[in-house]
Amino acid sequence: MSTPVETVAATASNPPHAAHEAAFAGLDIEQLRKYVQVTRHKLSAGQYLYHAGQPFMALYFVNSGCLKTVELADDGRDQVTGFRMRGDFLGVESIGLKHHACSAVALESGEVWELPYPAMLAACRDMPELQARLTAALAEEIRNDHAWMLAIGTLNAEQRVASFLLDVARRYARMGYSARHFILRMRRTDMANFLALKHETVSRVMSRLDELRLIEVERREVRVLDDAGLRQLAGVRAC
Amino acid sequence: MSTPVETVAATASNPPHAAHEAAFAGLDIEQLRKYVQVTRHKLSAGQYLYHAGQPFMALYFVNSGCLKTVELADDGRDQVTGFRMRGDFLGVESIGLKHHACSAVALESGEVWELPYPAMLAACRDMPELQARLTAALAEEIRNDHAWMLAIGTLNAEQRVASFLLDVARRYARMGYSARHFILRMRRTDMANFLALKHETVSRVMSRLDELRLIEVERREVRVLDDAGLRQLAGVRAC
DNA sequence: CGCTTTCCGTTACGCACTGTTACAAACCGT
DNA sequence: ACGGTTTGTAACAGTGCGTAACGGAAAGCG
Repeated sequence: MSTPVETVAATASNPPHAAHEAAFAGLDIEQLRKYVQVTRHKLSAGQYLYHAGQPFMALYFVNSGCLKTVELADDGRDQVTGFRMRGDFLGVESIGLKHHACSAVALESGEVWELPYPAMLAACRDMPELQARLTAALAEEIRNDHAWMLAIGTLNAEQRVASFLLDVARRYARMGYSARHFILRMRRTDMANFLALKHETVSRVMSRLDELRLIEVERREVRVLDDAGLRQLAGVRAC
Repeated sequence: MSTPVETVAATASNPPHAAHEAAFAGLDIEQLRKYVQVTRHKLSAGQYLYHAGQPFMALYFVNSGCLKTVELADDGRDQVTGFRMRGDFLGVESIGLKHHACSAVALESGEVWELPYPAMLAACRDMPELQARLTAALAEEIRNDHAWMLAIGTLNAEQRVASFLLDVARRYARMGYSARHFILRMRRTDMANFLALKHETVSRVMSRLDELRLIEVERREVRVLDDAGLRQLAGVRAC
């Protein structure tokens, strides 16, 4: 598996797959438009797409940029539950609820497509493949969460960070970017929170992975030097 | 909020809600039978309902008993991702896959209903409320996982155990059992694994909660002495 | 544009909490 | 009654946390 064109994802404003806009995660976006009023939203870094507690009205589809979803407790504790990029759905976790269960925040400028949920439900009746795609997205989200539960429950700090970097690399590769050289879109604090660590620990570990010559780090810029070594450390056999 | 009939769930073979069998999680089970061939399966403690890697053929609905779902890595690491009881779905995490993503193991004797997935899909076309119920189950699973992440990521051992006990109590209450006095269905090891702790730590913490007179523990039997205190410790404002 | 302020990432150090190891007791099924 | 499993307790060790301090980048402001 080699990526045909490997460009460093340095700017969010220049996605390599802009020509794919007509393909909506394997669905015919034009057909979908007959049922669903799709609204585009430009987002800038730090901007909330939706807040926890706000009425749940629509799902969102990430066209470009990167967002984090944050679960928050009533006593102030918060937990980053995931990072969403081009091709990911947002808001599925709130299906069946009146109000959003978590918040979604843009980490950089980007664009999302708003898909009003009632219209989506209606469209599902006439487009069985949309129904299947939505259900699959939900199930995949569950599997993703379980994979991270496994990681957080069984791996130490180094292994968690290594796994995270490999996951980011894999996702960039899938989008056509380089899996060897990329820019992290989130702060150390967000990474740490997601991995159930402290940001100092993440910093320490990243520096250590650099010392070990598995990666090269300079702030948010990461270069993978020893992919196999990184996988071995992460406790992964294959990918 | 007081539960009308509070019985200690001492035996799995005598569920208090046996009369509810016709109500399928809010759906008409008789109508469902027109579309789906429902097969009953008796399970005994330790028995696998399905193994990770086995072909995914059906969803399951827990009628009685308690099961755990276990995610396992190819290198032997494993993670308990949840405990399912009466009224819960099993197998939803494998929707969209050819093979099961995790294993399901009975913790005690009980009964589950097998719902062949292809038939369920077909039934969804004619029963919108079934579709809604299934989607809601998926979304709820995601929210459950996120709640777990929040707990593991932000709480210490004592708070995690307290939260777990409160969650168990809440679920028993919903089923009509006592929330003040119950029998845990899982071993310390399973609890610990689920909470990303070691079983010795769980033991220590349970003993400490007993010392603090928040609960009374004797092996798997738990009596909640100070519900408010337990909630305060867990860092929960309300429930 | 240059200045200030704030935010972010890194590193050091001591320590608390949890993991580790070991062993004993209680429990369970046969 | 017996052997294996599960649970409880204790002593010790180590990972990751808390605090703090610093440098540099980014952002805000005049």
